[in-house]
Amino acid sequence: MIRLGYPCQNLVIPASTSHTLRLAGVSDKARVYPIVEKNLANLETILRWNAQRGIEVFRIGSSLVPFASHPLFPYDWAVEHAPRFQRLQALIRDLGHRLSMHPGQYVNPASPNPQVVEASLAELRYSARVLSLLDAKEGVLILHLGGAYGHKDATVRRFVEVLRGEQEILRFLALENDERTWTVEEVVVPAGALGVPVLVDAFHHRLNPGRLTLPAALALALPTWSGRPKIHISSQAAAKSAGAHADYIAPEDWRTLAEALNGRDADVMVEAKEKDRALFGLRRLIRHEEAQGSNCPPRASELSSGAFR
DNA sequence: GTACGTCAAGGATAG
DNA sequence: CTATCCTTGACGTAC
Repeated sequence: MIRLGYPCQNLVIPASTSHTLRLAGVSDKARVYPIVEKNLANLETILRWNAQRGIEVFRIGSSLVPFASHPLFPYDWAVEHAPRFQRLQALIRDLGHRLSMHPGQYVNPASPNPQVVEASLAELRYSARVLSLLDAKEGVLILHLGGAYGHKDATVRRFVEVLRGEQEILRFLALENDERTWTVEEVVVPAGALGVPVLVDAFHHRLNPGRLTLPAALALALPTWSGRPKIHISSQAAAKSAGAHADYIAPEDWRTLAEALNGRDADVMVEAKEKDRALFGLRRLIRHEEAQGSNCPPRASELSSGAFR
């Protein structure tokens, strides 16, 4: 079965989990606290909305607790928002949702700059802490390898060295290929050393395949997941630089991935600018092709159980 | 009330 | 060396 998810924002209902503030104001708890409460309340709203529509996979935006990893953050957010997190934890358990977080390009554990390493670890610990507090089953903390610093072997060694022993991070961590520096084949190395799974981004792979076809990349990556594998899909925005995300998923990109998956289970994150609306678009496409009987027909067992949803 | 300039952070690359 | 791109909304000041 394929489950679809979407990242960070719901564009249909007015519930944002990304309210933030300027760094200049962060030491004022009276300002920060209500923003975090609002984000957490909106997360609950979004998850309930998702559940009503059969969406069980969602990525939480990094500014759920804005500046949580910054030294100036004024209080122990994990303790002081514990009631909210407990509510969410119960809800997520009841709904059976799978949640993820995906820190941005500033997180570079292999950086030669110790301050960047420390800030990166702080951000990763924060993200893992959120997933822990939500008791996220099969939660995933997705990370790119980051900069190559001109010497990939040494960079991979530093990356592994820095993260080895970070138990809470490693509990959720998955490593993702990117569109210009690290291929799936290269990501497999540190992932194996750390004992974490490899997340294939099909769009990044198309732009930066290295020596592997998509089926070969999946053959390497899917077995690294003990449960359901996660995969990212997106399409090229027309008339923009290579790698820019399109509003929706192009049918051809879905077909390529579906063919490569060849009936295997996966949770597919729809990385499109139109977020949840793009998810519904892809869902319609899948149902349409399912009804038509494509060149990659679903198995009979999947059809009977409402496989694609 | 709206418009729009600006915002923590890194790295790669084009110019 | 500098600007720009990834992506990115949302804040907050100026009007």
